[in-house]
Amino acid sequence: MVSIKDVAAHAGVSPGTVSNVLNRPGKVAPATRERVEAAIRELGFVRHGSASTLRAGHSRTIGLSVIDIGNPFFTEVAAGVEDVASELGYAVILGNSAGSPDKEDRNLRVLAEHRVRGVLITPSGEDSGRLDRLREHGISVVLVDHPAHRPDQCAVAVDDVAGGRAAVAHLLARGARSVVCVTGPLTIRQCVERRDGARAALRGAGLDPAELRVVEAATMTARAGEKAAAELLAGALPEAVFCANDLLALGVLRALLRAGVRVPEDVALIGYDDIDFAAASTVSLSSMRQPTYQLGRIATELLLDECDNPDTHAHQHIMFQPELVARESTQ
Amino acid sequence: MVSIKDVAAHAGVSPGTVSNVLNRPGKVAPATRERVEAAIRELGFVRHGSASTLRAGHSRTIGLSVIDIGNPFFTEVAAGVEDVASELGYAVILGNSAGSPDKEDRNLRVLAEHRVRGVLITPSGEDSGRLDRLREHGISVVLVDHPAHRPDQCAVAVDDVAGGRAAVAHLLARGARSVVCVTGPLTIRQCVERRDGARAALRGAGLDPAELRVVEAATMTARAGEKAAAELLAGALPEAVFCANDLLALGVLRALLRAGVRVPEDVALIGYDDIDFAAASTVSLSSMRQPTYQLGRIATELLLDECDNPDTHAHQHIMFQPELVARESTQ
DNA sequence: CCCTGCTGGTGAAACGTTCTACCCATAGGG
DNA sequence: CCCTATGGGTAGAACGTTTCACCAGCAGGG
Repeated sequence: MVSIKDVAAHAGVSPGTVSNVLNRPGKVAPATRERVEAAIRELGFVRHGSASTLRAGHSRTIGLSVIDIGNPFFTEVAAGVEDVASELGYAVILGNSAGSPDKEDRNLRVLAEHRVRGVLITPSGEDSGRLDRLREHGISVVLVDHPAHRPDQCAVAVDDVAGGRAAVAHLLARGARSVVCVTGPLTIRQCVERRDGARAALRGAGLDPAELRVVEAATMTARAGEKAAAELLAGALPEAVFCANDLLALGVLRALLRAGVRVPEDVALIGYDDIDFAAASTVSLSSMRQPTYQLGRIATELLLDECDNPDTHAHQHIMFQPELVARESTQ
Repeated sequence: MVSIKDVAAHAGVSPGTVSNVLNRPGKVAPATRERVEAAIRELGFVRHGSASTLRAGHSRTIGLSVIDIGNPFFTEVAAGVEDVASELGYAVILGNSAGSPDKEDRNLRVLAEHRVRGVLITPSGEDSGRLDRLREHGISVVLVDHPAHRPDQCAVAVDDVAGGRAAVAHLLARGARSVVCVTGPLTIRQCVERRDGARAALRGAGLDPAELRVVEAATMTARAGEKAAAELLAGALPEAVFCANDLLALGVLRALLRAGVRVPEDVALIGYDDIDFAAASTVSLSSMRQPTYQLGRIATELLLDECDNPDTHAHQHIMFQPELVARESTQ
């Protein structure tokens, strides 16, 4: 394994100079720089990141912790994160919490051990304690798709209450009177707020929000959506269904169609996130669009700005508004 | 920032003992272990991964480099990887090459600098030189969804020629005589082999393989599929279309339906990968199913076995067979 | 009572960088 | 001609672990 010392010896300079060539090439005379660079190439030297992290006290790595990497919503967020990070020379360590606080904890511990520069996280619960602990260890945290826990922190979110309200308002405007909300675990903030938005829409239409039937699925996947639909099919069908995300909605859709229920004639259906596949499904799916890729990009830009310019950095709380996309499933 | 020394002082032992508590708890007397663990909790100590990597010479981290993290095929592979890795206490650094060899190179360099224990990669090209260079640096490499470059290397793959052959044989058995193959970049091995399989199927049916019209899309996404379909719609329509993956197929499907072409009555359509959304699309999509999650799991198990038991490890070349899933799009 | 072996523990030397203090020319200002 | 500044370089001390050699005590065998 070739180290900076070998390079130094080979180029006839001191290790310090090699380090300068690597980190501050301007500070070293062109001729010597040439020689060092040649030595690096000839010896196939590659810098030992851990050594440099150890000495420098910080690494060029950030962590990304999401709830479900199988959900296209999060992959698109991750794509935005990755693009910005790699533009600025940062590596990304990905953690998938799969909705389990335990797993999230383990992932955060790994990130802390790696002394990542910062962490982007869509928290799966409301416990901000461990995030505060990260900050105490000098690791910046930016919340993604989640409002800020505290003022001295950046966060990029989308207004989920407004989204839920708009979705259900759309169903009501279409004439539906009985609405079911198929949600994911109510430990997830997004689910709670979208449901609350749905209730607000009922209230807005002069209906009793308590009338909203809520079916809570164990996960936010298509399979869980199918199960939830089975529960609906067991009783009297509602006129409309609002799902907390598109995966659930696609599962509900599949189960309804298989049972001979027509969408939207018998039951109208709307999802949330507007993932690519929503437009391509059997009956194309109405949904609430979010600036997903931008969410990832902007969060990463904020995080890296906070890391690289700690003095000039101003914390920001950004809140996007979702947008209704009406398709066949609510025609 | 609290270090192992602070813990040692607080517990009244030497740093070496703390290290033993961390890494070989059996070697230290229960009473002292208790004391050290208490100190760790009280001080909120978290081990500095870089320091331990530096000293130990290797880290508990692996790299995963995929071609397109936006493709559900790769997310499912990643899920398999992540599950095994986290079971065994490894972290995963994710790299998305987005089909660009440059980006792949940059990602591999980052992984090399991090001194990852090993790398799982679905190579985007056929150049194995940089992978060999990784091995020279003591980083094990396991190929995912790609046959081995060399005997002293593990690889987990799926028989793409057989898959292409089965897919097109299915189209032919259904009565189609003119078949178009919509493929991704022919720099990607999977695309080449699936096309070759398609040709083999034509040969097998007594047709001229040169008759297979091949449309090469720039990327393997739904959008690229739509573009490719536009090209098809400009001329005489074939009786059947075979797409190199489901994203392309979903794009082709969308464009055909929008143009008023009936699927499968006018044109039969089959994709590849059998991602979840294939079954849920407008016209449910026939596809070739692969053991995607298993691909990730097994590759990771092989890699970590190679890392943790280098002496007993036996290199394996695993080749799965894909399975035809016939749905509406080829009824 | 000496020797041997075991258990539980210590001290200090690495690992490969980065960074600070320092050095030596040479150049220019007064 | 001295004094200071500057550019380009060096030496060596960190950074926080792990590991290896070593040691102290103690038990048991001869």
